[in-house]
Amino acid sequence: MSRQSYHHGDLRAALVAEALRLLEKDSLQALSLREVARNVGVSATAVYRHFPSKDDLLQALAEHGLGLLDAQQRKAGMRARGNDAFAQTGRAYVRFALAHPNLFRLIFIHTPNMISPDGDIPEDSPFRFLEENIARILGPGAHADEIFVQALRSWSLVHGLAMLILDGQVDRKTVEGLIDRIVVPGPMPG
Amino acid sequence: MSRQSYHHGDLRAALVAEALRLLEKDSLQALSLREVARNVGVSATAVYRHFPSKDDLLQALAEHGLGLLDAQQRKAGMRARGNDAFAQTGRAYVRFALAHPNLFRLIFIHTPNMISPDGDIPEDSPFRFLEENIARILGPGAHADEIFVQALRSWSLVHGLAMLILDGQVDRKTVEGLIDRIVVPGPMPG
DNA sequence: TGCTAATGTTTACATTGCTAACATAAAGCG
DNA sequence: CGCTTTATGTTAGCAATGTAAACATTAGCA
Repeated sequence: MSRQSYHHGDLRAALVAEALRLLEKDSLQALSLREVARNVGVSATAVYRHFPSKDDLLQALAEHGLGLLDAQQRKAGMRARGNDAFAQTGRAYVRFALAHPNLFRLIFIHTPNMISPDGDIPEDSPFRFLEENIARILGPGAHADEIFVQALRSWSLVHGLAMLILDGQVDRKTVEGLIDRIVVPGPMPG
Repeated sequence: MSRQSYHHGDLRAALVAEALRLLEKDSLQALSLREVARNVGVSATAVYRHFPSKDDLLQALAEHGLGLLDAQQRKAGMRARGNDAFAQTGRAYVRFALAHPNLFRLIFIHTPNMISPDGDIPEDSPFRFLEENIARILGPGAHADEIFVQALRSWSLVHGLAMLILDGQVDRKTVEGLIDRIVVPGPMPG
């Protein structure tokens, strides 16, 4: 399809791409349907042919982001063996959050996953990947229950750290050098 | 001051109270200046006599919330001794998040604390309280650096868990029974 | 070729945060 | 007391947003 034609060709993909681009520069609250449409060169309401509401566009972005995060964690895990590989995936999680703060936030606002010990977990989900890693570390004798708890604790740790940094609760520059010591626990009080 | 008078009496406090009330029912994004004003029975622009912008109102709410959180954590810490007291504060943190999800979120969006190992930390801040507890547990020989890392790790753990539950990433009912096992770490892989 | 469904456009509306101009009441002062 | 100043309200209006309704254009298939 040529430019300037009435029909766009692949508007849906263009909208997602432009929205992702905007998210790299500005916050989620600043992301407006109308601006996305404007930048793509289409009327505001054209968006509604591809997404029933703004929320559905955001959900598409979230899914895209979740795939990116999962890919980067798996890649990071490849670069080492055993426990160190596991730590690498944790670092990758935090690094992704710092590299794409708005997309990272979006993922968790617009992806109801509802993970539970006995529920189905999507194939390409970070939590699935995490549980597989924990299971390998704990060995074949580990109860599913124990795996779940350990996995959720690890997830909470990196997720909390990422969030606290993104929200400006801890000084980013300071903490960046400490990520390893925080993510890879030594002896723990309590 | 009687009702129906031109001047309200204590509009600022009334606005904060109504906004807090709305936050218990609806999300932060759904909170509008105009609705707060409407419910208080005052014109929308009256708000601007007390808060330069919506963001400043939100900041006032965040400060209120932070005080509440701090108080509940300290109270929880009183109910036990030693390591168990510490665990209680962690539980209180998560419980607060679950009890006041929108206020909890607001706190971290609108409170730039910028905590660092050598920076000043406000007196009534949860992190200050946390560091004091960690310092007590680690004993007098502990380096400030080590205290900071342990404190930040603990904070990340409870904060991440709270956030993951609030964002619907893990099934709430399931996890509520596991909070203790997650917050109080046993032996850890990695 | 012509019909139909898919895809865009223009208009319009209610809601929002916020500014500017004006109104009222409270506080201070002679 | 009366008068002025200042704090605190109000009304009107603006630009931006998400979205619904009605209309326009084109693609794809009979």
